[in-house]
Amino acid sequence: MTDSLSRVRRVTIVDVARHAGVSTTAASKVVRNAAGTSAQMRSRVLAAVDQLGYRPSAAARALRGRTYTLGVVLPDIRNPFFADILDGAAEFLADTDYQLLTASSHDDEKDEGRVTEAMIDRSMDGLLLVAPISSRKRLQYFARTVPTVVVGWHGPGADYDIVADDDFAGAGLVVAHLAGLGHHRIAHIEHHETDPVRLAEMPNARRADGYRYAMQAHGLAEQIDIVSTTYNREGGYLGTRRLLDRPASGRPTAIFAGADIVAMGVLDALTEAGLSVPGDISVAGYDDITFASLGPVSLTTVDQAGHRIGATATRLLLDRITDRSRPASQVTFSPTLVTRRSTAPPR
Amino acid sequence: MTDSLSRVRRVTIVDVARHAGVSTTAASKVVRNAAGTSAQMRSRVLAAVDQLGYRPSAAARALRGRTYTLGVVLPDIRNPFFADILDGAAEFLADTDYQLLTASSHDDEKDEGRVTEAMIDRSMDGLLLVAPISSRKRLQYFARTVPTVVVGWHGPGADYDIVADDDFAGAGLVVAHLAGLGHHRIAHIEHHETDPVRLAEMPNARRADGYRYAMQAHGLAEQIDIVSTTYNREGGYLGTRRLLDRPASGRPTAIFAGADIVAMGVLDALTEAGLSVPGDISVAGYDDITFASLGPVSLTTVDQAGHRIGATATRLLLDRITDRSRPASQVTFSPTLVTRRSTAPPR
DNA sequence: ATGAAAGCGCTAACAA
DNA sequence: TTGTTAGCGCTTTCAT
Repeated sequence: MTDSLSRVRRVTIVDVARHAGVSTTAASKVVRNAAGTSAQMRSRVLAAVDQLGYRPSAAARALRGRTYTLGVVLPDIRNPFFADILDGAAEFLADTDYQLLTASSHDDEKDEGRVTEAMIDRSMDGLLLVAPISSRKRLQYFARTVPTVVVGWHGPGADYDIVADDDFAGAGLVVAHLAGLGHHRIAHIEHHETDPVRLAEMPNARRADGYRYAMQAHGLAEQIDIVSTTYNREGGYLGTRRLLDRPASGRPTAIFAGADIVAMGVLDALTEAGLSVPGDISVAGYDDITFASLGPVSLTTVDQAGHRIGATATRLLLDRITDRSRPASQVTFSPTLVTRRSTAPPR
Repeated sequence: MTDSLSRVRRVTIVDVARHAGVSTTAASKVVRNAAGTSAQMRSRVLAAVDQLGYRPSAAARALRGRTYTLGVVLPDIRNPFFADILDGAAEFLADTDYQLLTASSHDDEKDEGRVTEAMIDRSMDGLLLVAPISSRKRLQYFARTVPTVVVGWHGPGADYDIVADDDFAGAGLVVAHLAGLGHHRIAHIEHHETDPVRLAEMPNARRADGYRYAMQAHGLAEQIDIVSTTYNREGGYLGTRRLLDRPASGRPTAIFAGADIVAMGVLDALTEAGLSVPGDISVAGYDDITFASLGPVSLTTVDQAGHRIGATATRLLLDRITDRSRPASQVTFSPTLVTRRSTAPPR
């Protein structure tokens, strides 16, 4: 009796071998495109695979070889910049047997560790860690356990490749643009971070440094004005509230948020205060997330080329899976400025 | 010699058993919280687990039991509504051993099939299919292969549970709101779909039906005005262009987009045309994605309670994993209207 | 309550 | 080129 709920036993490589009249080894070789198979055997096995609808069990493979699965750990599914990275990675893998599986750390260091461990437990062939907040030591450990590429992070790394954007230069582009428009009082909203080691590793710190350097280069050293909050929408809102609470003469004429998601909070606060952009105040962000281009937003920002970052990181990861002892490389992309309507000369 | 790249052999349950001086069977039982273990044995095994840093291999488990992994297939990482669903699911699983792994189908039926198969190959204990576009037959097949819950889809299903929003009612809320403000010419932008079976299953079709019904109920049958495009930002843009190309007398005073992501495109087109919202035209969406609340956007929309949907779907999935023959249930949530500044009485 | 042994599906080492 | 065999780490009978 075979009712609608009866489980169908999965077709295994033994079934394929029997159906094709060859050994399981032979079938395995053909399936994996390994060397040492005759054309005749190939065609017979492939026919059996097709007829029986055979699909290899990743779990069984994991116990012996690879799983053809790459794990991506993201801090936050909601930040559309990360979606660009994922797209680039997925596109690069389109014609391979590899499958991308993603998990979110919800911007939490503990969760990030948990999730990464979970991926290792699940025999991922490689890991893509996007903007991680784990300590360098922890990253080292991950990288020694499984091939790893770190994306959007600036620490040195011997065991993993790094792909990142030149955040220092990107911040400079924004300051140059605003200064060129005639702004002097340009405030910067950055992520508050006290740990000195981490400070040098996170992209936000690089952006803040780039801002400082560029302000000096433009003769605006006196005007350097940094508000430290958190790198999310609420942080942008609160930071802006703080700026607006000052007497009018101390308010900036332009705000450079360290990330578009932060700029969203800036816009929330400005809208609430009844201020117009760019009429009353100019706003710039960083990342060029999808919503930056939205008609009513039209945010001037920095394009990090997330797509290219994702594709490059994936290429490096596959290389590293092939040859684990390959020396680690660090790829840095140059960002470009995207000028939109949220910035204009000051009143 | 142990250089920095030497692979450390993973601790196995055999190591744990030996270290604790018990059988592997016993160790396994303790690790799994299975019945039939003395308190003394428990403590010894758990101590060994702790000291050795043992973590079970999901791959090895998969060959015998479960993997404690749930797969989520989403059409599009970029739609923040899906992030709400993920959050709800992740929160529900927070104190369990289960891990959520996500993959995107990029709004493509072929990819959706590929990705879902890939998850089955990887021995997921259960599948959460969000707003799938695969045929019902295909979904049935998936559900018979692995415990499955379908989210945001309206077809009947014998083998899988369904959790969805009452899209028909939600659309009614929007029409009632706009009609209450005094609008008569209310246009609706929907997803173009010709397949009659699929038409009844997709949420967008329910919303279009709800729109039609509500327009009639408000005595506006003559004003029913539907533009068919695609359910993404570009679709919203193109649909709005079509509406704006009409002579002024034929233009709507309000546009109800079938999804917030579509409303984004509507706003793009209106901004480009130099029209103000809600001054010249009111706009409403559906989903209440994060960016709908953004200051410069402030979109009136329908809250689908993605968080609750995700949590409920996950609960049902765990139930189904425990008891596969449990009859399928269908849960429908009532949406609520979120009124913001993008809607106002017509001129 | 505890343990011995078989076996999940696959691949790699080895033999023919 | 092809096949035989062992074993990856775990859970599950089935004895004891």
